[in-house]
Amino acid sequence: MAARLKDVAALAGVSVRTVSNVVSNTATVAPATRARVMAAVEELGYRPNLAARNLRQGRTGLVGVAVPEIHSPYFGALAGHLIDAAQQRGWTVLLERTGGRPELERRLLDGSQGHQVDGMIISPWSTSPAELASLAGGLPLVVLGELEPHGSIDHVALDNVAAARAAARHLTAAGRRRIAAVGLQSGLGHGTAELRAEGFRQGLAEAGLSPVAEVEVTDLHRAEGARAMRELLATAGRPDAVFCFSDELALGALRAAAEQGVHVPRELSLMGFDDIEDGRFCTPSLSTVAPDREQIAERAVQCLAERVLGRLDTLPGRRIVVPHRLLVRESTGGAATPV
Amino acid sequence: MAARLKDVAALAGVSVRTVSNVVSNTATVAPATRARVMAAVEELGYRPNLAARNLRQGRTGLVGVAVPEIHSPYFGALAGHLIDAAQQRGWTVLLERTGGRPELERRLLDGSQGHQVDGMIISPWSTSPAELASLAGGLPLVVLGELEPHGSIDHVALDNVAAARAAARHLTAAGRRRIAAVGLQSGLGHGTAELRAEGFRQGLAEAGLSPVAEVEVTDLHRAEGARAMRELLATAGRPDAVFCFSDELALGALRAAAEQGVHVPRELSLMGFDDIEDGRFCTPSLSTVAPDREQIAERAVQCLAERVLGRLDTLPGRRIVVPHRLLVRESTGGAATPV
DNA sequence: CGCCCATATTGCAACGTTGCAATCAACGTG
DNA sequence: CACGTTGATTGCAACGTTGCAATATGGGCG
Repeated sequence: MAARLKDVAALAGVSVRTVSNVVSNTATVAPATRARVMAAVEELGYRPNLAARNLRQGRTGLVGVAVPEIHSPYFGALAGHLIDAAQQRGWTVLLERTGGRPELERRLLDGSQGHQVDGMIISPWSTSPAELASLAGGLPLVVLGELEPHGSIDHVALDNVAAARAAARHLTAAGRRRIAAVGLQSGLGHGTAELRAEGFRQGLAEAGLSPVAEVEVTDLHRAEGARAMRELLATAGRPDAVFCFSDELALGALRAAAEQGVHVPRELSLMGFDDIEDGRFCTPSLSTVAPDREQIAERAVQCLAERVLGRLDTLPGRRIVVPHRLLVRESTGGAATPV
Repeated sequence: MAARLKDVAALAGVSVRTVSNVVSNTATVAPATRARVMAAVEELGYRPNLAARNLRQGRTGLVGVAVPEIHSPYFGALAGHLIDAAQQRGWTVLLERTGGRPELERRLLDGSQGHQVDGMIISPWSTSPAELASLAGGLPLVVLGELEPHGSIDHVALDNVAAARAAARHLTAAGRRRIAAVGLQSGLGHGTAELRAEGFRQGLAEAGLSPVAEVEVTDLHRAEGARAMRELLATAGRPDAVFCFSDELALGALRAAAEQGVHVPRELSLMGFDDIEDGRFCTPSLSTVAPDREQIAERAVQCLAERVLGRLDTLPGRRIVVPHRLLVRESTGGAATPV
């Protein structure tokens, strides 16, 4: 059915090896020969058999990207950028969802789940860096969203503490005094929430304030944000500003506020985190912290490439900090941005 | 480095072939032998080399899923379901984005882009069914979102005409008379928009009405919806209801309406299409047509499985219609649904 | 006790590719 | 004119797995 090197060789009147040299550019081939081979390739519609090539070379050309979920706006956008960055380097991305479940994260890393990959980019939820390192074995690994490097694993992340501090500062600078946070997650090895909480508290402390409430959530989705906001609005000492650790939480909170007739931003200032597209188009538009997703993706793939190609097993894990921006929109009293 | 069948065989004191029989369940193996082999597998941490297996069997275990974009809420959610459905059948999904670009759709299908796959599920944007068939060659193919089967390609889609008709009926039944549509796309082989427009017109006609406007868009994103709505609100004969062909368009339209101080649903009734999560949490919540995404994914993978495993090259293309539901929410005067 | 059958295990070859090293032709140089 | 050198091409083997067919083992039956 499908043409093989052998078939092309027969048609072009050269050896199999020469055809291989032409299609993979591995040796000098006389122009005339190359032309003849190319013509045969064209005529037969030859495509290299990747299974065979991979078997021979020991590399698959696949890189795994494991995120908690792909249908969430944040991870969906990030995954898109990762795919772009990988494609530029000739890799194909195998997108995996962990759903935040520890056993899935583990199975992906130890290779018992899914296909063989040359390396992996993971945004862990419930697995600690130390555990990641041991599970991955020799597999080149880049971790997103954690700050403590461990072993020979590279980390790419924001400075979550500074970012949350900036958000808190923005709220205090606008004169808010009764400020709450939504998005803490207890009992999770996942450090992001704690880092944001830490930065949040620092930012308030600078203005001589402390949080009026810190609401824990079980996930970062809208429904949890709505629940948290209802909880906050039901308490006696209602907050005048709320910082949600994700835009999705904030959108849920916004909805709950609207249901209770609480005007945002007049009565309540609201901030998110992530800069997802919905936040630009909802009413009021959502102030947020915007990570440079494109750069996260680019740097992550770059790190992975260096490890896969350079065999840097011994190089200690690097920590790469990607910049973020504070976006002030209507939900904290900013101007309507043209959409 | 990695353990091979040979290593396991040596450790267990059996032949390579027997180990293969154990790990792939291909022949009867004595319980005692099986146990010994399993122990050796465990001890060495053996994992089958998929490249070798694929080379030998001629199948890759990969199935391609090509969607215009993965970071859009609709396709993101659909992709998630497709991954689930494929995983249940032991397949790994290779997610590809076409970005709606014809040349990318083509390259994916003719195999010159990306990895080798056993089959492909594609949600085409700019390539016609006939073209798809010829490009795919012998590659088993399932097409999402088109209704005209062609060649030996299966199609899985909604009844877009009926769905749009139901949406239009809902608006006329609520007493709206000046109804516009947003989301037509001229010059695109893509049939979905035309089908929805057709259903929309039918629904209005049943009430003796015709559209007051039909606004074309260049894509289905929020920004285009906002632009279209501004355009509609600027005209003399302002509509009292708007049907957007996607929820994203509707969310942009909602934003634009809010900016212009037009109250939804009092002054303007608004409907979307797709049932993305944002529509449940925005204010007002968005009435929409909800395709059964899970079933779309399940049926698509099922069709593909039958073709890949059964070699049904000759079976003519099937047309599978998946049900949809009309969800009435606040944007057309429905009650606030608890979130 | 010998034969046959079912069950369990094995050896060989092949899937399509590329690394390695050898071969071959042609050319410029001493 | 012989020689070394470069450039072009080639044959062989191997990557790790499984299909095929053959062989060993044990048990039931005549």
